[in-house]
Amino acid sequence: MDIKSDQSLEKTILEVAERLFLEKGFAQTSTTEIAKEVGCNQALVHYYFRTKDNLFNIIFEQKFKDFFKGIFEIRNLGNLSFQDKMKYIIESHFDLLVKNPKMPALILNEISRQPDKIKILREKLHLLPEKLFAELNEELQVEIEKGNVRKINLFDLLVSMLSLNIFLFIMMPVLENILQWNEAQKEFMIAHRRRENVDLIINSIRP
Amino acid sequence: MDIKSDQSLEKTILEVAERLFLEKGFAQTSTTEIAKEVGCNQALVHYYFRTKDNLFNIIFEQKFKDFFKGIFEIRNLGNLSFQDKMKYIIESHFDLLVKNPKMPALILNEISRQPDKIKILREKLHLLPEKLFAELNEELQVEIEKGNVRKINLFDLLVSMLSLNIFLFIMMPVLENILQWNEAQKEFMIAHRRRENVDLIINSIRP
DNA sequence: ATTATCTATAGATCTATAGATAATGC
DNA sequence: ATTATCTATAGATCTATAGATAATGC
Repeated sequence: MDIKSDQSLEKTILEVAERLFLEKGFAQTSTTEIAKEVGCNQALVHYYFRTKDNLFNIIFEQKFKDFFKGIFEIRNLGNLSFQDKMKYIIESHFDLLVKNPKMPALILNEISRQPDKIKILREKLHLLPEKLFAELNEELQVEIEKGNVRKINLFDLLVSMLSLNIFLFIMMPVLENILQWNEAQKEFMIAHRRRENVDLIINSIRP
Repeated sequence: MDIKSDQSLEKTILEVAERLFLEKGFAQTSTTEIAKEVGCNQALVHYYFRTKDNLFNIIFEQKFKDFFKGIFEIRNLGNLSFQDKMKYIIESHFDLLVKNPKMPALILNEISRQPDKIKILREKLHLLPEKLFAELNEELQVEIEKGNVRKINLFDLLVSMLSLNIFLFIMMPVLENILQWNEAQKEFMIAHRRRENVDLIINSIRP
């Protein structure tokens, strides 16, 4: 009963379920627990969403789309240098993670639960970024020839970016706990690593 | 009954349990399933190990110690340059992951299951590496003053190393599935990223 | 005799549904 | 009348244990 009671229970169930699924994953969250936190009985969760699987999928697909939308919308970086484009992309990706800090863990979790589902996600994924990749790669080759950037591979660079950005958020619960950080220290570290990840990549591609 | 039957069932249970816990985590592995794969009845798992929790802890603590032992044993890098020391540490850490590719996911899983247990792990952790860190940091400061390395922070450098190395292995099931890699492609990518992670770090610290 | 292994089962979940009752919209 | 909410319960796990039986070590 922790939610304001002027909205529909259906919506409250969605909100509570989203929070619990993100916190603990699919298997560790029961419809009984969702109902308890909502303040209704467990049958109601099934009345609105039929199955736990269905409830999860509704939430997951929505979050998944939102999660990638930002990155896919990157366009028109026309007049920036290659370095500044990379900086912008790294920061955009990082900011997406700040807004959805628990999504990487949830996605990894979901993938190990239902490997087949990846094929569907995959289709949704490679719609837009291929064009961005091609453009960026073309420009990178020019910069390498000009001698402005050392000889590197764009795919490798993007894997490195993903590693640096995502791993911070996967590690965050561990760091919070092991190093006993409070909220301020956590925010400081996030802001710090945002700069650091950019610096590392940008410095590493110097000729 | 997939295991040669000339060894004790107790040992077979340990082996099967280790494999299943690493594959699917604690919650997703039942003692019923362990018994089925061993080819004995489920009561026997409890006869030897009493509780599922106990069985898991025996396996986890052993794996955990082995997992960090390698890194903690790094010593006597005396006559190498700072760059070569970093290279050696990155590669050692990477090789540890090659030998234990599923450990990062398991540790993360375990931490979210039992956050309190981290305090115990923490104690086991900061025994040895503090000395290595201090030595390396001293040397780094000298190199920075000499102008051989750009001004950076050792802690940040190590976080970057951990991110680059560990995230590859956390992502591996995803990449295998999404990009449909076979064993050879997977090994190629692992060898490739081993070099790439070193290159990225070493190139990024140039003055 | 002791240890290993099995059968059977209690007790705790958990998901999903059937069927009763309360609330709401015409 | 229809929709929302509740109670109750079936059926599927799963963990852990009690008690019977088989195997092994003196």
